[in-house]
Amino acid sequence: MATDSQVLVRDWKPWEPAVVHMDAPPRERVLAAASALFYAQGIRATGVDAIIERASVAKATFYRHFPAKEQLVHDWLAHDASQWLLTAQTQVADRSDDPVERILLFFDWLADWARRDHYRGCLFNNTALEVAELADEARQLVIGEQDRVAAYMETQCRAAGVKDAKLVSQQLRLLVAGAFTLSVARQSAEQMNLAKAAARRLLADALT
Amino acid sequence: MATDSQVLVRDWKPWEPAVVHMDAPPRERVLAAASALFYAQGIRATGVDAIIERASVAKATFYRHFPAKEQLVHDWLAHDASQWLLTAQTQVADRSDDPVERILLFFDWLADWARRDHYRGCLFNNTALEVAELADEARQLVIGEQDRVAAYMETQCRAAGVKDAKLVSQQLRLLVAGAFTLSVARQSAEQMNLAKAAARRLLADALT
DNA sequence: TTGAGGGTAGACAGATCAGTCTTTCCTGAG
DNA sequence: CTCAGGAAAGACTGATCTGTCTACCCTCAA
Repeated sequence: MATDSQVLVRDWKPWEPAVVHMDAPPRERVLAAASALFYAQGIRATGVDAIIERASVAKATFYRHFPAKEQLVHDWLAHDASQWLLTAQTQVADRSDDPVERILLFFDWLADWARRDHYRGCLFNNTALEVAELADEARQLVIGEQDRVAAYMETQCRAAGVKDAKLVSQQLRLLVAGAFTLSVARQSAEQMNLAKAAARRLLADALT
Repeated sequence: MATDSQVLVRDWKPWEPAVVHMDAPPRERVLAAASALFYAQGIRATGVDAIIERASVAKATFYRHFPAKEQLVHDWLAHDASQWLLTAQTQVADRSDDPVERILLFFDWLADWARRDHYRGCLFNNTALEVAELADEARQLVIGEQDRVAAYMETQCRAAGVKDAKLVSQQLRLLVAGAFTLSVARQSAEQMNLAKAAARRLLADALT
């Protein structure tokens, strides 16, 4: 199962909305449908009716697995957590062993994503920005995702021998988040390349 | 009138939701009410009924001035455009004449903002991230606002003698956007200070 | 065979939403 | 004074939303 999920992670891309396999159990069909709709339209804009229709699930079944829509949002965040990040890490690691180069390739990977149609940025940050009254547990999942990005950067920084790896990795995360945000309205990969250039400067600085 | 608006700008702070003056004309009351509610709750979460109640305006009056809610969103973005940015620029300019120091003070100003209760980040980016089907004109207003931040940074960079002022200012904007985004879920000013440190590094680099 | 449990299909309730319309009031121009 | 028009108050429509409930089907285990 560990290897299976590895294979899946290697192939999964965030711009290909999760396919809803009709033979999968209802709960997973709901999560897959919600994942696609929440990301594409936002949470408030996605009705339960649309989810159950896409999942081919009866309403009673939906509410048997998720006592309320809020629970689905929570489980979705927990379920999709780091899917994109694991994919990015895996694909970047396939292309280079050098930690600095991996960080730069990470921004290239984001640029590939941002170039796609219907690019909508980071689903975690979007959720925190959209839902003002987000439950504390869900907010912690968002923060956890942000921290996972920083942790990845920190791992690479340490491998590269960066001094102040903690500080630099948090600054790299700022660039990632900023590029995520700006790219949505602009619908281009330009900001990812700018972030990459800024990351290169910060890394060069921290390596001398 | 120019001086009046100057005075207003100097005093206005984004964490103090626009007061709805009951003697103001209905259209302005609606815009002030919408400004507070849209920012605090998001656009989809704010109903027309809530807006007209806060604005003390009749429903027919609302629809006389705004043929649809979408028009109100557009006029709100156009109306509030750069209010916070003008305020920040003015208050930063009051504290220092040095362009580099102004950029750093700009991040301090953002940190003051982020420390407030109910901090919700940048209303322009939030709108673009929340409303997936945002009208093109409104999307242009968001992009225009993003560009105004970069333009401010570029002005300061040029005054400081930064080489590649255009590039550096866009990277500074990335830090601003990233700090805006990350700060919402985390509800702290930490990211603003990290962005400030990163900005200091990028500027030091570009000045040697 | 029987019965429990999970599934489907869809009606239904109650709330809320955007937007229309009617009625009444008030003010300011002629 | 008159009357046109902006505004207030609120009923109303039709759509949509979350969540409940009923009725029926199927499967699997006792």
